[in-house]
Amino acid sequence: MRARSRKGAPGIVEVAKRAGVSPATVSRFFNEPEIVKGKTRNLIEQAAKDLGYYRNRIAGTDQHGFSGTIGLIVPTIDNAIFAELIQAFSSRLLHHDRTMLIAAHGYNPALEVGIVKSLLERRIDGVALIGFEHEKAPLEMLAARGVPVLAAWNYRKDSPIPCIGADNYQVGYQAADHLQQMGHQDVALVFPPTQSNDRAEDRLNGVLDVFNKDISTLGQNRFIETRYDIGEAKQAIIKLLLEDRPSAIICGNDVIAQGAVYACQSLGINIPDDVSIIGIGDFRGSSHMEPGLTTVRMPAQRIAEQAADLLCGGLSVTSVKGTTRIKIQSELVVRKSVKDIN
Amino acid sequence: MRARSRKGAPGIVEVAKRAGVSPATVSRFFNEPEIVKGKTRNLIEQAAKDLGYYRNRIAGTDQHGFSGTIGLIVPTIDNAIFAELIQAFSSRLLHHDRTMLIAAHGYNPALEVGIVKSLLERRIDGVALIGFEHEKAPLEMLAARGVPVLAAWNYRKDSPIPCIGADNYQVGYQAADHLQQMGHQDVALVFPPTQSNDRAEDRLNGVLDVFNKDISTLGQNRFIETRYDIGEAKQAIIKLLLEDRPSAIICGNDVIAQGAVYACQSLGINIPDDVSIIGIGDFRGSSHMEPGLTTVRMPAQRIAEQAADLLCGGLSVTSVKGTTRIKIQSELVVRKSVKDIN
DNA sequence: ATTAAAAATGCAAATGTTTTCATTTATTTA
DNA sequence: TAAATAAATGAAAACATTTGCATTTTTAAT
Repeated sequence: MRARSRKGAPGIVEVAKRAGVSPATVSRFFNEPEIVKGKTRNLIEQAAKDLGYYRNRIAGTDQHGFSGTIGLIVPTIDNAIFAELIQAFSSRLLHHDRTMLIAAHGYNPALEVGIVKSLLERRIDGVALIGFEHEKAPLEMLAARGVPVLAAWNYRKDSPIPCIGADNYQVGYQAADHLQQMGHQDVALVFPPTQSNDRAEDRLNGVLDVFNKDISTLGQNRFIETRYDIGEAKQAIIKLLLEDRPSAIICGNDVIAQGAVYACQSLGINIPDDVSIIGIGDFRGSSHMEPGLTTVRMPAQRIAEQAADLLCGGLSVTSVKGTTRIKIQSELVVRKSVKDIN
Repeated sequence: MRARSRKGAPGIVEVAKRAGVSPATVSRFFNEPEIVKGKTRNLIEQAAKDLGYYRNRIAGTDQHGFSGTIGLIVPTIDNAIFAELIQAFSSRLLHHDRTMLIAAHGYNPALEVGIVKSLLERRIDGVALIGFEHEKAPLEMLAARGVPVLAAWNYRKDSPIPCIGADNYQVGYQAADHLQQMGHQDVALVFPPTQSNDRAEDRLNGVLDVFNKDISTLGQNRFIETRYDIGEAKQAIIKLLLEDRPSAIICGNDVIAQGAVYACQSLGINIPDDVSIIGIGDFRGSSHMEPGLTTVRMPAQRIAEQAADLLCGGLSVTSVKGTTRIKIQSELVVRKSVKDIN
């Protein structure tokens, strides 16, 4: 049995005793200060300070049903993709006086149910997850408990659950459209597997629509699948470049684009003179690369902050109709990695 | 007042009733299954499943004093530096059936006290933080509550609190030593401010000792301060390269090194022929850069996992003597960014 | 100054567990 | 097979809060 060290810590009743008021009043002081009289307020404040009292936010949770904790489930933390989102979400939550419980499933949907269970056991007040493709089980568990769920990062007008994010179809469209404007016809697509990645899927569709192509009509070397991993992308793109160099490469996100840039550098191929590259995301660092990466900016911070606000503001429980859906505008940022060949 | 949606969720007593046993037994079933008889075990398991019961892990927290939650406080999430650590820590915690409460203070120590308070209010069982330099207040708050604290990432044999990490002095030494072995005498140091960054401070000292230099004897262009930011580092290093190019650059960590690489590329300076670069950290991506970055590997994953194990295993309460201190070995990984000029 | 209304506070019940101690049931030993 | 021991379970108290309702105090209205 473990040491039970923080026993004997002063509680609300000790504070009450010292302040000469009832515990109920102390409780009210911390939850709705404006409802207790100025004078008693001071008394309690002083007593709390004297005793070194910290609120116990998890004690009465059962009673009122809120723990002040919000969950965030992401595919991965260890990757530039969601870093900005996580950071912003966490710090915004702090403003709302909530804390964040975070977990990553490493693109393995099967892990998600375990994570959700663990969060539910901690009585989270709400949870944000990435995208729409999830196993049925965790979603049902959440729904059964009436825990508000919010899909962050992607937007679809007919999303099955409330969502906030960029319209990834449009994001893909923007990127491809730019390439087309610049006169590129022979472009290679490098994307991650889209089975359980709706963001990538939507982007891909946007891209395909610009070029009016179907995935099956794309040649072997014009559609390449690789995970969001710099090394893997680099290898795949080296191979592409060696076999059949396109005029431009459009990457599923900026980490793939980074791999593409490294691939070119390792082969001595000049960007953008020999080949143009466009990314998606505008991650930290993309602007400083050489050459500066042309990409479509996903406003991670805005998404994260609004997501936090929504979840803290007691997002209404999901119902098929009347679901909250917020679209955040993405933005093409042109730097130096795409050449105008008109 | 918010909807109190998850009211009426089945509790331990409903499960008990349905299984025809007492609540106490159900409680035992979940906490020490081996102590309840096989037959009743099945009964309870079935009842729980039927009712869709989830444990309520925060209910009795006050009573036994453990919440099953561990805190992690990092300077920043949105940066390659700690991404691997966070990920590994979180997933290891999951194995221990704990969850992680994480917060970032953005290198602003003043924020740390607010964060610690918030964690304390949630009755965390322990907390990991980065490095040794912290304000007195949060450390005292933690100590007063008897919450185990662990400094991860850096190791010092005389650390004020329990620690686990690489010996950053040695890390710096390794990097500089390699440069020296390769015949570099004229090297520039590019480091972040070391005031409240013990990791950087220790590395810097290791480097200085190799070259037997004092910081004051280093010329204006042989010691440069820049934050851990690719863009800022890139700018600073471009300036350096233009004014007075050294034979090699040793960077405070890999993000600075990345900035250095980009700086060279933007100037058309060849690595390693014109200038050698060595980083510290071996972050995700460092191996795939062009040229592959020579660096000193910090085993983030090992550190994180052991940290999690320690904290879950009920790290003994801090006492000045007999404090746990674990050193994780770093490792020089030589790739292509340093030239042998012997 | 009285009365009426509003604001502030207290009392006690309720929350969902865990835990101690007592009791019952099962197992081992002689 | 009886007694002794060990294992499994139950009853009820405890935990630190919040909250509905009742009561007291303050303020406003006449």
